Amino acid sequence: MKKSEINSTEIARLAGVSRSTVSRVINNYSNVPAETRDKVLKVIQQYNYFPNVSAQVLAGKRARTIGLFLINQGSVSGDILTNMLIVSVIEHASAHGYYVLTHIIRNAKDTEVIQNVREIFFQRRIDGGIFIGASNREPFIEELVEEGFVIGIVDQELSDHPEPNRIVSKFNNDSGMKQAVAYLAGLGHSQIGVINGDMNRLSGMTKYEGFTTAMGMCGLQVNPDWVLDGDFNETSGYQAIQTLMQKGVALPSAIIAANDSVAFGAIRGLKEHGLRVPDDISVIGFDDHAMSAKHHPALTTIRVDFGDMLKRMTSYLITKIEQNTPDIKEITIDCSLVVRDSCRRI
Amino acid sequence: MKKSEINSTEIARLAGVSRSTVSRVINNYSNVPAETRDKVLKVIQQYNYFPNVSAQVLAGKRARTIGLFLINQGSVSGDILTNMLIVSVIEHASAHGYYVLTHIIRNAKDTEVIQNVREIFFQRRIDGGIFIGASNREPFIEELVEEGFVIGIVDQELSDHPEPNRIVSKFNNDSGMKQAVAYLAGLGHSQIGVINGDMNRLSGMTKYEGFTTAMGMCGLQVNPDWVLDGDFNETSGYQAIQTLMQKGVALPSAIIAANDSVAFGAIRGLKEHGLRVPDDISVIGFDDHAMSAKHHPALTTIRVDFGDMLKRMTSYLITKIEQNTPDIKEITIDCSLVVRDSCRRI
DNA sequence: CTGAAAGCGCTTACAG
DNA sequence: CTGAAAGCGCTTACAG
Repeated sequence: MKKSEINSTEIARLAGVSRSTVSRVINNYSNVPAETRDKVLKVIQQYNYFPNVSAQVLAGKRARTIGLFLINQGSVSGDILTNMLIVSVIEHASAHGYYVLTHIIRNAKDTEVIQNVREIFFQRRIDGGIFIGASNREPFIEELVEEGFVIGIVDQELSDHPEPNRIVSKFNNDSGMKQAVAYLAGLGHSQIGVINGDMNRLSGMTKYEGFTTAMGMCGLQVNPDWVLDGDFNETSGYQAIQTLMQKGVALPSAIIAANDSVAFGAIRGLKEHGLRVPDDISVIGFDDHAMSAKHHPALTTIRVDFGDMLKRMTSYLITKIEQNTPDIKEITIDCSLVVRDSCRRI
Repeated sequence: MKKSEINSTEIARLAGVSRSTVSRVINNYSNVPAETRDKVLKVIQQYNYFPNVSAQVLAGKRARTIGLFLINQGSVSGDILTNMLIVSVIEHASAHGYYVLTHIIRNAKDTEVIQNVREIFFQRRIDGGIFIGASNREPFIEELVEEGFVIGIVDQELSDHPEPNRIVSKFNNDSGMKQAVAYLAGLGHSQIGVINGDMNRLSGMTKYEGFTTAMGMCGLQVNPDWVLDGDFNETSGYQAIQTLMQKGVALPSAIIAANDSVAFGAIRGLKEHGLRVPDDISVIGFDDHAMSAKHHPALTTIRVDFGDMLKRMTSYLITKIEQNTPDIKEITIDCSLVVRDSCRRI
């Protein structure tokens, strides 16, 4: 048995009906009598026939494929979180009968790379796409939205004039930062530093803003010496500590990192300088990365449910593709403190 | 500017040529004068035109998409290795101008799941597919090979009668096990146990066979009490230790685990029983998982280059798709010992 | 060098 | 309830 080249004409002939009827059976038209349907179905199964998807799409059906675009400058392959995101989208799309074309964008500024992404949409390979890791209001994504494609963007918020083909999701970083600061304040910390994420991304900005707001609400001063740059990667946490040490200033008693990877890097840096966590300095992360519980010390962090976010994002995207509803979709997910061993009372 | 509905007829009209010529330009036919080409290209760019991929495929072009099928009973989302595999395939496919449709198979025995996989091929969504994690000679994959689809299978070997549309890859587990046993023997171990992987998979079988062979070559006895069942997952390593302890027999001085996840589980189990690694018992893994260097103790293991394997698999697959060469492709990759801290001299 | 035309395998008004 | 026919947007022999 070789690659079956069977098509609807053949099925029609074998079942003694017209191609129209075969198509009606495949597409579950109601006006096909059970008897005819069964007859056709039997032939379809017997000959292992599946309609050619290109022909279906060309004739007006959907591709039933969504694009998943991961934007990341280098850490894509090493991150367990990335894997969770991919798997989450694939499995939820699959549950809706959709397939996922995953694409990795190493450099969102490279015009060739951008052109390639646009091609995927314009070629009609996909019915819509989800972007993860993009800078806030990334221009090429904005263009795709303007073109009318159905686009889901993680870590983004709606503008004043939201388009119905844009779906957006974010975490309540404000709430997360408030919890982190409140917890540290409760432990007696007043000298709290922060290692920021990528400030071009919404979560980078909102986490920092949340931090300053929360500090204010707890009546604490933000010491500029303790506000350190970072980019959400482990290395940047390590670097931030190097920078802090080189300043030769007094150290904070606690540090909040923009995410757990940054926290890992920071702890590594602190250890190298002979500082113990949490004995000498407390560290709190953000995300509750899969590694955080296994880390030494186990990392206190703000848990965030990426799986749930992507699940909802995927569902909304597919609903939007299929029904093209005019309603505006914005997903906001709360986050919550997980206390482990990386902070101490002073 | 809304979703551009421009097509080749429109481009032809705007450029003052026929659709044939537009198509020739797009497909780089040599018989188009530079002047005509430039004229057409200009219009194409100006109007942001990309040919509809469904129409192209229907007219005989390739979909330029490969399927990536991950078979796994539960550990897909939690494994950093899985992510590396996915990313490796995507990036190498991308380098060849191909896209990747990733699909997760939780249960390879579920007929509905299998039907869904077959559909992906028969619908002509993909030009070929790569399977990772399949049982040896998984029937539904064998069928797809018989149907003539271009299929790459990881952790599999060629049969006596190899089909030209089958590409197969494996690690030299024999060599790996020899290195592991030789290293332990060199440290003075003679009482060596093993925790097996999934014996339905080729690597499960060959690792165990390699172990017994290597033991024989070092003049060591395989003690059946120390041959433990596992399935490549962390939990199975933990369980194996429970089982071993319940036997109430003498313990081996060293254990070789079918992979690093199993080793992690085993070490966790040993710790719970108050045994220290490597002080009380040595453990050696297989794979050099991304976590192994960071583990406590840092895991001595057999390194295996999955990235290289998938890169080559992806390249071969695409070459095979494009040229349909009759040559047989089998990839075998060697592996090598990485000494860290989980084994001690006795 | 280039255009007209057939054909890829479907779906879906249209007509009966 | 069902078939004949048009049409989706391309590619590619074919003819000139």
